[in-house]
Amino acid sequence: MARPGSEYPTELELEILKVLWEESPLLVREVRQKLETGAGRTLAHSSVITILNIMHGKDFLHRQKEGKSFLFSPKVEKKDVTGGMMSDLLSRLFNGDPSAMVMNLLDTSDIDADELNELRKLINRKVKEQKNESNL
Amino acid sequence: MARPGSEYPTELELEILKVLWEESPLLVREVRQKLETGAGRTLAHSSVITILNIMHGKDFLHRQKEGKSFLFSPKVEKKDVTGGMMSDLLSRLFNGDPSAMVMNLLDTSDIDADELNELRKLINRKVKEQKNESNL
DNA sequence: GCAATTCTTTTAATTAATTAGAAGATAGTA
DNA sequence: TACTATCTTCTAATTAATTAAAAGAATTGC
Repeated sequence: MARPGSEYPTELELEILKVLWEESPLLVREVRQKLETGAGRTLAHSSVITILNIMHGKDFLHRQKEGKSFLFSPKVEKKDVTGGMMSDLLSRLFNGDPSAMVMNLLDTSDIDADELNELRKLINRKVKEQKNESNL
Repeated sequence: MARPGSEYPTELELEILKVLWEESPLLVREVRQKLETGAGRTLAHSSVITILNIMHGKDFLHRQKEGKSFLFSPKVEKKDVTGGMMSDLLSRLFNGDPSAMVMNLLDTSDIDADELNELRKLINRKVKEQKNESNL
């Protein structure tokens, strides 16, 4: 046995998913262009194809022929990938305790007053939701 | 060029750091034991040594001779590693917007009423802190 | 039709991560 | 001293991730 291979996208794969979540389907050439201008990542055309095909093999992407070239589009949704990666880190760093993770963010990040108010509202809403759920 | 090598601990390295944050310094044999009972990860003795030495090379661990064996202890603090990995995911998934990350957690996780209240208190405290800072 | 352009496939090289056997060193014990 | 137990170091194998050149296939413009 050796490297297991994560169920989540790697660094570069995530970069590519971000490109395709923003706009898709795209040709290889277009993905390459966007990686360069957007993420400052200059890759050879063949490198981009290789990654895209690997991602297709992992079922991260759809692939459809368009003339002689391929069009790629995401097969996984942003919220699912985000959720998966978040819960992965949640379990690995905070033992699966989400409020511990939130506290860490509040403690270590700069969040301005407006945003704090937004969060407070969200929390209030959550509390209400929970009360409703228990009164069914 | 190829794999860059993350500045943050890998999956297994983090597991080992967790063991050593809980109790250190430890002998290889003890780390191995704790990986097995704690994380359900059974590794050969030599495998554990290899990883520990790699981590020592990455400056994640201290190493001191004790008789014929080595004692290992963390050189990096839990809060720094946690902070680093959090800000890494923060930038990669939420474009560096911490409140977006908090919102995601609130939306997708089960947090009970007591914990929500704790978070509300923390937010109130944060708001006050910010007011004080601006009134210097 | 032929050349140029543009794609994909094939091949492969490098580095990181994970795992572990085999060999070598050292210390204790009978 | 010789045997044994216990450590480390050396070596190495496997898989994932990243990157890209070279070779092949197809389409288009003269």
